[in-house]
Amino acid sequence: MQRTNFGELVCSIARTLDVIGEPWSPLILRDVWVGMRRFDELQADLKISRKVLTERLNHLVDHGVLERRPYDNRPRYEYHLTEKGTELVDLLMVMKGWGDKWLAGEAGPPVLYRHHACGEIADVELHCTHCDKPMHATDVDVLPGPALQLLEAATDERVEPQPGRR
Amino acid sequence: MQRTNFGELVCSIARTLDVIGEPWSPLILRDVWVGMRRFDELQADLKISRKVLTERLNHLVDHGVLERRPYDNRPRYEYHLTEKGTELVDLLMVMKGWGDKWLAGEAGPPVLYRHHACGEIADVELHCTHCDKPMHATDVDVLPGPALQLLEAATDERVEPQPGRR
DNA sequence: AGTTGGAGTTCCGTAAGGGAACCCCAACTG
DNA sequence: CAGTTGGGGTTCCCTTACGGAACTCCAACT
Repeated sequence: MQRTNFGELVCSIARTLDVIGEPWSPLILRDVWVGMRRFDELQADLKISRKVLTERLNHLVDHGVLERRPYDNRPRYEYHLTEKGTELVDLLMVMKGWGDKWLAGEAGPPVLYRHHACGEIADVELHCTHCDKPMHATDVDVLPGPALQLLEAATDERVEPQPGRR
Repeated sequence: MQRTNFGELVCSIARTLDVIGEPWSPLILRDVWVGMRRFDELQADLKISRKVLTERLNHLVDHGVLERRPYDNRPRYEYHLTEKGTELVDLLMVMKGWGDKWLAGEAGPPVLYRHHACGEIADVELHCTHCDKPMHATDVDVLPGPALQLLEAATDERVEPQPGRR
């Protein structure tokens, strides 16, 4: 087996990593989010190898996170976030918060978010979609969901036929 | 320059990636979070190369995300999340939500979260730390923060000495 | 006709991941 | 007390992927 394919694991984290887990992908997303849309612009900002930038952009376009839009009648393209990609930015915002808290040091945060709804500088916090209260790692039980239950049922069937095993 | 070091960029996203951006790291974190603590257990679950697992565990320990605890009087260790690591799990929870929504397909989510506070199956959503309303990619302006302002001031000083440039 | 500029491609050298075998050492086992 | 077991790594080799720099393509200026 060559380099592992996270996309095939039955795990939403692994599948998400399959889309943006490769080196540079989150930073490309960040740049596109804040308005850098063109190949050379991205390349100059990130100082990424052009080869890898090409690969990453294609990958992100293939997965529906970015969309390629012509911006001229000659073959020139801009990259824009799709809805799927825009929702991925949630992830970046959480990374930003964690990095600010644990890694920024004396100098403080490199960037700030101003929330349109209240006009204040703020960060994101995770809340429960059901009761709206904060919801973090230690506030939940992790239970098998439908996809895992299906898998387990399939496994049981294959195990059933040989009883007498204890 | 060899492989790029994200940690040196003035960007909390890049710095966070420096800690958990390498392949496998988020999945290792996930496993430790749900209670897998030992080398062989992680290796068997992830089918990761032992070499890389060693490297990743050391990296995560070095960065204070995991802590290595002896669990026997012979040299045996378990890996536990630190507070810093526990807060990183926020990221995994957001990934899980995105993966569930955009990649899970027919079979539905592999796992579910039950929120202790309300007892219900739920997911996370991002809210503003200031006004508590939802806060996503399109709800904010991104502004330069203290660390970037420092950088800009330093750059200006270096540019000032040659006026006449317009 | 010649240059420019955006958007890639190609090529090469090095570094990182995969796999499997090997090692160390404290505790059991007979 | 020699031999086995098992957790937790190391070592080695091979292949793939990244970094960097040069090259290509092609539509528009000049």
